[in-house]
Amino acid sequence: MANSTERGRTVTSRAFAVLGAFTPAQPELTLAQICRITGLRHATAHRLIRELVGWGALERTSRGAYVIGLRLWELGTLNPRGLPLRVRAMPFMEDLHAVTRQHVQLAVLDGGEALVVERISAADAIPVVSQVGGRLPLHASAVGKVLLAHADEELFAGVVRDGLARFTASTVTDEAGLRVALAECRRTGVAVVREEMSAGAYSVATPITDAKGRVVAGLSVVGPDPAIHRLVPAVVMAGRGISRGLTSVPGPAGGDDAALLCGRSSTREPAGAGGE
Amino acid sequence: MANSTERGRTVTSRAFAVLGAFTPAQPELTLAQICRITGLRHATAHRLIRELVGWGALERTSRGAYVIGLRLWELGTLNPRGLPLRVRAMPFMEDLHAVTRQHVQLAVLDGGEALVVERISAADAIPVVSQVGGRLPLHASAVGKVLLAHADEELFAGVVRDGLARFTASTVTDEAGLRVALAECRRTGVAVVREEMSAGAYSVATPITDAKGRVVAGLSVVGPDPAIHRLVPAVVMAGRGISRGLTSVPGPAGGDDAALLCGRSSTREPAGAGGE
DNA sequence: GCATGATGTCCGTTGAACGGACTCCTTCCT
DNA sequence: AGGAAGGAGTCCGTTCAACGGACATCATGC
Repeated sequence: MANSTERGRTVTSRAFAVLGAFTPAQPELTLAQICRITGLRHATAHRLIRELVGWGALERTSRGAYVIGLRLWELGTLNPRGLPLRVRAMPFMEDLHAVTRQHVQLAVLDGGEALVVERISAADAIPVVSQVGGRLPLHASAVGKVLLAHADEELFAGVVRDGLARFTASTVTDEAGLRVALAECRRTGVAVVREEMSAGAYSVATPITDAKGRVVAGLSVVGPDPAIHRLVPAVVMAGRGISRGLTSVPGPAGGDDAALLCGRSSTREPAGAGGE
Repeated sequence: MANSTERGRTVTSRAFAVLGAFTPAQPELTLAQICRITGLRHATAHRLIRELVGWGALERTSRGAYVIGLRLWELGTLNPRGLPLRVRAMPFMEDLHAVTRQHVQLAVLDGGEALVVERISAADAIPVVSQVGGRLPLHASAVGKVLLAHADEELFAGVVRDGLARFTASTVTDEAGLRVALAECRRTGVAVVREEMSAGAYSVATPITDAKGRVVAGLSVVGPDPAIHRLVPAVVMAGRGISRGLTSVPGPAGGDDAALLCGRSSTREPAGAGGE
């Protein structure tokens, strides 16, 4: 990805290349930076950007640089796996945070990674890499393991094919070891991860299911205490509470938005063989 | 239909017309619905949608309809007035919620309206119209009055020109009355609104300022008690706490500007000599 | 059965997008 | 101060990607 010499063929792909240039590490970009990242001519990028700004997908800062626009944020709140899930989960997450005083995270499966939808951080808790809107690897995080354990074999194969990156000495980087961990996760209902993402970080996660029993999200607690397993009951309690909230259908906007939570989780990988 | 402005001329405008068809009231649309709303030919809409789905801006539901994609939500979190502001405000909002047990809302100015960035709802509190990602009128809501009171005259003129819609018998619908209310808001530092949006709803709001003293957001409490003014001290306390948090931004290289919106401008080295 | 309407695909035409070239403007170096 | 370098913004002729009419397919309903 992020191939600067990539030739975008369609107009929309170019527009999205511009939007995709913005990352948590670089949330603010100048025209020249966007040109370098996307490989677009500056005349083309300039024209696209002007349209994006006009629509609200981008905003100009006082410096003359660009940031993602509020209109895009507003649209993003319409995703059923984002805000609606978050709203239902928040009370339980707050309870869990009050009890544990540790980081509490809610993540969903997206594109072969775990996307952090919500997070409550403890002021005195350990620093962790993830943040809301950020992504975690499926094989080395507790929420990731939970999501991967309940996904189809195709996703597992894709994760293995992409390589099990090593982050610490404890990271599980072999397929067999990962299979064991996922089986254990399915058996116990929780995933316990010890220093696989970063040293000194222990986490436990549990799945969130919708009305049909499908796993739609993962809930985790991350803290510095090696005895993290003591928090398993609290995490499971919170997870079951959230899941129960998803089975009932008391939506402020009516309709059965629980069904919306299904969302296809299949990988959008290019499928090297068949192809189109 | 009834949309004579359907003549999108550019490709991006058509793509955004598709995305803009999704609203909180209609977060899930079929191809045919999108065609009717946007006025696009179904062949055109179909091609655009396929690209949007491929990029993650849209997702297909199990029913074959479409919803806004998580990729768009992820991008939206990069907006400096969205997530970063929210993260800093949340602890104070939770405190305010704990003290008042009422709805607590955080909103920013966007396109002549107040956009609700975050909200904590009380389980037993009165129902209100707004929600996260939703919009409130500037002239009839407490957060709106706060934002409007500290905006330039041009915005005020625009709001008046668009018409001061009446929602209840108490709604201020004349320019003179609104000017008085805004002046009072500037003088006291808070806006108190009584049943102007909906009957039985009383609210008080206070401005949130950045490091340069500019008003960047509004914080409000909404409840059923006519004696809402008793909550003024608590709201002001929370607002000042949030504002203080925005001044202490660890800005790189002075951060004389744009510190209000962006946490960190980028990873460029300060005063870099020789370029990269 | 036929009618209706939605989704998905193909392909010839055309007009919108591309990008080279140009003009400011700011910044940095000598 | 003068000049070089690079970023931002604009113009316009060429061309290729987008448009949309037409067709195929699959549900649903009378």
